Amino acid sequence: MPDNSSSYNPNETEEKIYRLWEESGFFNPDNLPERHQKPFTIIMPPPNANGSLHLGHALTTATEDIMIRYKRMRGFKTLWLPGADHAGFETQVVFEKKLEKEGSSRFEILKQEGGREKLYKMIWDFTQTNKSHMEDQIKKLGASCDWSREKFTLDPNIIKTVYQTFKKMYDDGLIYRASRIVNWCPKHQTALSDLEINWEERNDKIYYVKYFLADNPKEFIIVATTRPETIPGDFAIAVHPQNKQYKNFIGKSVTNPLIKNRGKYGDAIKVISDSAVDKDFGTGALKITPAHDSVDFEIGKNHSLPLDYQIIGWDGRMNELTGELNGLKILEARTKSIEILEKAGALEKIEDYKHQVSVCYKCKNTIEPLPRTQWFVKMTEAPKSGKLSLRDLATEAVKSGKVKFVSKKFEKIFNHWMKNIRDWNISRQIVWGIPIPIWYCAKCGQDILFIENGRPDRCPKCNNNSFKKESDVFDTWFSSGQWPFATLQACRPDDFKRFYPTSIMETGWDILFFWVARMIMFGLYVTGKIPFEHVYLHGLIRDKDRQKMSKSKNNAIDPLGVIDLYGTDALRLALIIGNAPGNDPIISEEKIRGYRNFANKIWNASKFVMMNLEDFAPLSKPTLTDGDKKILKELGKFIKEVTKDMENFRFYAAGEKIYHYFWHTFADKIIESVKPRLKSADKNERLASQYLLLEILKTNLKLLHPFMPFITEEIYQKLPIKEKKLLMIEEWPI
RNA sequence: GCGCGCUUAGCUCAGCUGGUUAGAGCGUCUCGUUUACACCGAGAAGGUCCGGGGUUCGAGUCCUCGAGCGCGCACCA
Repeated sequence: MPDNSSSYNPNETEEKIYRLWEESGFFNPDNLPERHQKPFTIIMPPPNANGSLHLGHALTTATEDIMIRYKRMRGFKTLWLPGADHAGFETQVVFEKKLEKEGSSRFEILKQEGGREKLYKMIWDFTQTNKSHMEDQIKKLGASCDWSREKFTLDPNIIKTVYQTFKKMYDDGLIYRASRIVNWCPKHQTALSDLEINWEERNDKIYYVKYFLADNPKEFIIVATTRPETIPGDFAIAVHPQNKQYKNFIGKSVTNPLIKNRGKYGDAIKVISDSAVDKDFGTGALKITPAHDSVDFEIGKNHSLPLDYQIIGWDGRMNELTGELNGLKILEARTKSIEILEKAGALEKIEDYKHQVSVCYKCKNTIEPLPRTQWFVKMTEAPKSGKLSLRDLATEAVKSGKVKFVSKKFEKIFNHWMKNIRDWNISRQIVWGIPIPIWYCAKCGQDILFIENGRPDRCPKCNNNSFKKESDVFDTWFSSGQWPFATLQACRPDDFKRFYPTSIMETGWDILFFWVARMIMFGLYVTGKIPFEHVYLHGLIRDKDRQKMSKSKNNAIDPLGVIDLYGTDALRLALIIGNAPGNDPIISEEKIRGYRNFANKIWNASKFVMMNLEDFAPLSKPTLTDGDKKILKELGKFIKEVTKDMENFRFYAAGEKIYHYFWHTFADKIIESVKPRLKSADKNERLASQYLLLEILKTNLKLLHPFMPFITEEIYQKLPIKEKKLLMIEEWPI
């Protein structure tokens, strides 16, 4: 070693080493030497281009880089394809927060002339800046990915693929447009998929409301409801067919206790019977407000009730159909409606009630179920061209073992979710995303799928030539679900053929349904092949108190901060060791510091070896003692164990074994035992011990390289070995 | 309601198909200025493997019941 400092300084070496790797060109599989033939591919989960990287990204990067570096050393043609995600809704939410801080809002900008385009451009610029920061951060983490193949989810050729898929599905009958009750977030003013809502337990009230018979106001039926403000939208009271108490009411009409004169819709609320009603819940009678509840919508459909009588606006306020409630926010309207009911003598009682309420997963505001015409994907019906539905394609692939989950528990969770899956709403009422390529005939309303530039010529139905473009964009997961084949098809001509199906999809378990499940469905549906052979799901990083790390909780460890303090290698090891796949790891600064100490140990032990190697120039292999042979034999055994762990995705175990061997066997025992021999007068004795030290050090650097790429490469480059390559492409020592 | 998982040393976790005195890191304690390293070395203490029952020659590991904790899915007003 050139310097005599007693501690390793990662900051000096990491940048230099990364440049060395990049310049070698070996991140690109096309440049790898002859021995690298069999492909090994990982498509990097593209980080959202709306912020900076957190420890979760560092974990993703470390895990995937370990796999890639290991396989590269084992002679595979390794492709690790990086990317960035425009992350539709998420990015728009982040950007809107930024606008709010600046005293503006999305709605402010959309009001302006050309506002939509202007907002899109602002978010575009925002993501491009973030994207380039993120690339630098991924490099700092040591990722040996092929930057020449990097993709962005809004690249034109990615969008092209997404449109082709949409067309295929449309023609295949998997895409339909329908009015349904959707999960509407009044703050963000967009519909959300079932996955984008959370359920929160709330302590609310349940109100028992009397509905009086129209022709006999002395008699009434009592309904328990948590949402009295929706009464103006009631069109029926449903009771179970076997309900005894209200049997005689069926077929009769009751009056709306909150509002009169609904115009053409009439004021009648009919008492109907429907088996969807739970006869043991509440009073056994359910008020039916078709436009504001999905159960009611279904019952309403079956009984031919008006489905579109919407009394709450997109902004979450009561509209003009609600009389005195008009203009009020939901909760205000609830209070007001109770006052009115009370005055009218229609309120029986109020009880405390604990229940689950759906909220927007981003802003936590209560989701408003509202009817809206949206584009959906059929999940459980087979396409015209095939036998299996998207759901069945995916579950079959998993069941048959074509797609393997590294952690079996996720396979169970996957199957359970698939069993209950419903059609997927892919329409989003936001600007940031890929536009849904549909035009509507201005005359007859026919929807026309058109994926070229420009617009359709003529309406195929009525021959009219003026159109209105669909303003909704795709759910971002509709495009990212196609990521493995979309990226490879958008690279070099042969890439798809060479690298698809990919080897492993490695990502956090929190996006198992959002992303992994969809990729399996899309992959099989579009290409006929699985998108990846293995699914490796890592856990979500927690702090010491088991809290999920987040900026808002102020408990997040900034990866760049700890890299500056302790080095990337130390961070990577801290993220990997003690972290079995699927468990949520707890990361503390102390842990990272511990592995910084290890890096220092490696540095000093290596320094010691090299200090004693200055006169090492054996003409032939020195004669080894029995003790030496035993040590080398054990080393061989150790290599086998580590390799087995690597093959079985037990990186936490492999890392720990190497740590332990290097420190407590090599440094503490072997080096110590060899010290006197290094000073021996017997030349062979000296050569033998030098040989031993160099062999073990070399081997350890190789085994450690996937985990701690920087320090191992730095030391390897200093070793007095002839024909030396980059450690990155050396052979794994087995 | 349906489903999944966890419970092993003070803390964070390993323990793969059941097999010798149950492991690691951090922390704690004692000793040590031996020139690779104090971001160190030598050594030590510390566990009824959540509880009951069962299968077995043998169980932390398999089965079963229970307790506690966590999580996912779900249109009970």
